Amino acid sequence: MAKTTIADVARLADVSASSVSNLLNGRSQRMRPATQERIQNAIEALGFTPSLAARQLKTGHSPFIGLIVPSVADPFFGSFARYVEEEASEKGYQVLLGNSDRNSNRERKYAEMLWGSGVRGIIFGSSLVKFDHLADLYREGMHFVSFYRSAHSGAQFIADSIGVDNIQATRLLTKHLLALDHRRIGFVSGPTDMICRLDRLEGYYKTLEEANISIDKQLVWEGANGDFGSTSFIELGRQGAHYLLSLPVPPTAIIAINDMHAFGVYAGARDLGVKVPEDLSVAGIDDIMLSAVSVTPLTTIKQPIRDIARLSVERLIDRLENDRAQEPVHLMLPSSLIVRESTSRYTGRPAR
Amino acid sequence: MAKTTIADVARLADVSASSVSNLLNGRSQRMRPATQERIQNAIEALGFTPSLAARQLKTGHSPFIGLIVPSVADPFFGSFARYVEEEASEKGYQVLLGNSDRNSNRERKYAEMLWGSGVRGIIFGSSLVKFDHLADLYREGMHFVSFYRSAHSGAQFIADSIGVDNIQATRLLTKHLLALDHRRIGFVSGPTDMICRLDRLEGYYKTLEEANISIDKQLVWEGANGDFGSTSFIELGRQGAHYLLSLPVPPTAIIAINDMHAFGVYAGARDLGVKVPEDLSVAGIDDIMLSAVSVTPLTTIKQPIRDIARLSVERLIDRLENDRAQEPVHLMLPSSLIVRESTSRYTGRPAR
DNA sequence: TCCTATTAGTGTATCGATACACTAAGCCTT
DNA sequence: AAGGCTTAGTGTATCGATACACTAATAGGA
Repeated sequence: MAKTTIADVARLADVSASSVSNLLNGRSQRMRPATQERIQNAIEALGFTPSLAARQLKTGHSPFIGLIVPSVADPFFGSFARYVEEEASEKGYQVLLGNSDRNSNRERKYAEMLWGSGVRGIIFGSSLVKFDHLADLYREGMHFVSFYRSAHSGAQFIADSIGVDNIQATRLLTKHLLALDHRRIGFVSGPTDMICRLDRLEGYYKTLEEANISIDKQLVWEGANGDFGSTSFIELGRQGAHYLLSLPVPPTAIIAINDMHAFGVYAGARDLGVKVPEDLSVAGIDDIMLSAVSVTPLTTIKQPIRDIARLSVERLIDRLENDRAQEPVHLMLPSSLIVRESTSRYTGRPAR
Repeated sequence: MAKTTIADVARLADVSASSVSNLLNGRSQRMRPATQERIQNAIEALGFTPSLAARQLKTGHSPFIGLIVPSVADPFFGSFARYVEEEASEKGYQVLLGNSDRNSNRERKYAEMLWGSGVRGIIFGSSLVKFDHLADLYREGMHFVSFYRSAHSGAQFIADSIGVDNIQATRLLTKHLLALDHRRIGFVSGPTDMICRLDRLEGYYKTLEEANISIDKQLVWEGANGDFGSTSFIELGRQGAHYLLSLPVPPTAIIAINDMHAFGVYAGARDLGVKVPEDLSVAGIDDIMLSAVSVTPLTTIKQPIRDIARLSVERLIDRLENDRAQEPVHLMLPSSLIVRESTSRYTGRPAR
């Protein structure tokens, strides 16, 4: 309960706090092995872990990095977050997570909170076209790395970026579809101001031009304006498919800005009785795990995950801020059966 | 660059640091509105944000909570993480993320790191049967909340838990399948020692017993032992389906321990030419977003997301630890086209 | 007018680790 | 034996915000 400090260790090992600190920070050249061992033993005996707050206060830096993604609920960013965390952890850093919903105000708010927490570096899982809302922090000394190129003319500063060539990505897809003789190729994305969307759209346009196919702007669905952040990619893809497939001359193939949009296009096509791939070819970008498997809408049990998350946080904060003398709480929320198409009546036919 | 401190604000507002602190912490009853305003203005003029390190050092607590999930790359835990972060953020807490791969050593290591960072509360996205590896930290004062019940006889301590009734969940599914006249119902899970798995299995067993169906242990696939953590749920589901569908008398329906496993069962069935739902009914638990949509294996562009994550972290840490005088780096990694079944040759048939 | 209460703040020690300048002791060299 | 060098540490101020005890100034009451 009472945390052990460097002074406790020093006392037990009969050295000064400075020496403990020196050992802790690898400045042990000037120290007899016997002393080192005494200190080491004392540390273990007391189960001492240095206070990062004190260390940070003195040194000015923390072992945290920020990670801001649109939403970690999106499988693509979930995977990204996982790998970032894994790498960071190996290098001794811990990851502070933030979901921005691609909203620049939220990005900024997060970045400022992180700055106040002593974080001096942030990885962005996606890049808004403009980074200017972060320029102040950049000037103060914050470091940024972004997924995808964040350079644009007139930017106040340029952050590091790492990603794939998005123009190339849609070029590959468009060529693939052209090679399959498709000539009316639609494009579905959300209404975003992400760099990657612009590049992907550009790759699509350029490749069509090179193939001497006139561009029909009708075939590009960019979503309705408004609260994009809270609409899921699947829903956007579905809306896009509804729109494109209802055109007088609908496309025979659709490129979705990413796999989640593509799944939404599936759903939209399904709604209208359009079969993939017989009647409509669909392609995405990302290769998230589920893209590799075939999925019939699944009969399942829905867990009230959002409520569980909320209650967990409330519970924890209550514990943190109040006494722990309370009895442990065990909540059971109702789950519900959702019957979809993956289950059907037994017909007597064997599975194999 | 040079951070502004509470003293700078105090100087500008011509008050003492104590007064600034008092305002900051809502102890402003005893303060003239005019003074409050002067301080407020000074704070804004200087763009002051209090150092959390200093605050934490003094108060002893940090505005961080830990979140440890098996893998945030799993869509279910991704969603969970998103909601946890959202809730926490609203309440002024930031979330430190850790992926445990269900390994108790990693859980412990994370929890200790978090303790050292001043974190006093952790939410677990899933519960190992035993929490004993965390008992030391619990004794020191760490708080735990876990998804699903974590109580078990002989546990050294009992944490709060929040989740659904897992026995009830599989009971619903089993009853659903029984109502569809299935009598050979398989069960697929990974080889884990999670509480939720035991409960789910129990619900399945009990419901079968109540229906007077003798239990065939062959129909329960619990995976091979070994490095479970690194095998994806989809892969486990696939292996389970291969095994169950190769039995002399295969099941006509399969309950998967969660939706990702269910998608793996789809893939396994597909491998063997078994059609869902005609030849095999499949049901899962969780209702992740993709469960609602129909998915033919998707032609897509694969992004080297893991490399990108790694390089991003390396880049950021390099920036943090070395000078920022270096030029910005913009890396472009190759992406690759993966042709699956969602695209096909144009036949002249209109989409609608 | 004197005494007490209230208002509106202030002064200072403190949290725990670290950086840096310092020193005591031993050894070597001339 | 004196001086210098090396080894093996130590002492102390410091990072920035906060808690708590303190006070100066004014107001109110008898």
